[in-house]
Amino acid sequence: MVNWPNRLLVPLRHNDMPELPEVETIARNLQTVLSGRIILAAELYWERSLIVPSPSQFRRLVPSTEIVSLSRRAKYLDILLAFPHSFRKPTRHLIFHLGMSGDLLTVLGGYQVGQHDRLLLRLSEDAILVFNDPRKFGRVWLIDDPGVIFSRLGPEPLSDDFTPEQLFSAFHRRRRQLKPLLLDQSFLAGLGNIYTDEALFLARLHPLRCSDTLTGEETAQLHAAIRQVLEEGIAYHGASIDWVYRGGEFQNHFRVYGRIGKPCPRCGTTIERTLIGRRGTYFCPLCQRRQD
DNA sequence: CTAAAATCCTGGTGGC
DNA sequence: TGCCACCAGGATTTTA
Repeated sequence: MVNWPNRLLVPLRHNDMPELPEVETIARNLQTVLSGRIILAAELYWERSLIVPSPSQFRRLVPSTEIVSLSRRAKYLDILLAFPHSFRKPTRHLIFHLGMSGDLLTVLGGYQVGQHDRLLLRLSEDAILVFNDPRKFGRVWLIDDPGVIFSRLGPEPLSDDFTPEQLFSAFHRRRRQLKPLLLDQSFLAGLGNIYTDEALFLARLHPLRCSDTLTGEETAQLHAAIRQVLEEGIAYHGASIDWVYRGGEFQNHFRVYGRIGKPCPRCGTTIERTLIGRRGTYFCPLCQRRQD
């Protein structure tokens, strides 16, 4: 038997604003720790985190289920549960969206419930899964069919469905500014504020550029840039910013995000920040000149 | 169709 | 030092 450290099974904490790479990191870390464990009890400390079913149904349904596997779709964490004693429905999905400040951590042994803990699952072998979410934007579902949530989402950026041709066609079916469009989860699923700015910088495109003016060449570069920044993010185990300690390293490799007043890594021009929608947007005014 | 605004939240920040 | 208005930010909903 492994001699676990006293508290944390997964010592990593993750970042604010979990985007695709951060959720991917969480899914990979939790997979080995949680798979095969039985959920013994659910403790809900902020009922509005739970979208469906009702809190009482949730507390009744979850105990005795087994955690089969974890996966990620866009920014959602999908935990497959098996109901060993159910004849009608052998599996269900426990789905988390971490919102802006949500985090999942696992603890072994005694645990003092924290100020921002919203949901706590007691697991077999004295393990605990904690959903901590200071800003309460995170959401939890327990549902039979995850398609209810996932069917609204656009393509997965790292999947084969996402191609330069598909992106070009989608860009030209609409007439929208690039940044809000890339943040639209029904257009492309998984990008958030950080990775959108980083991808637009790599592709040398202005965030307000109108989508239907992109050439095939520009679209191909943006497609490659999106994949590159997401893959980098995953390789660095996500990004860690703000006041909470987290485990990722990608924040040390941002090219523009949060780098207002600092030199562009490509041309040395001072990075600027502007507001688009309600999002802080960082870009290089020289590399990313408007061209429409 | 697109877009802007409002909504939900709290910890951090800046002004005084 | 304390108080407080203000703000970020993902996704959804409402309004234009």
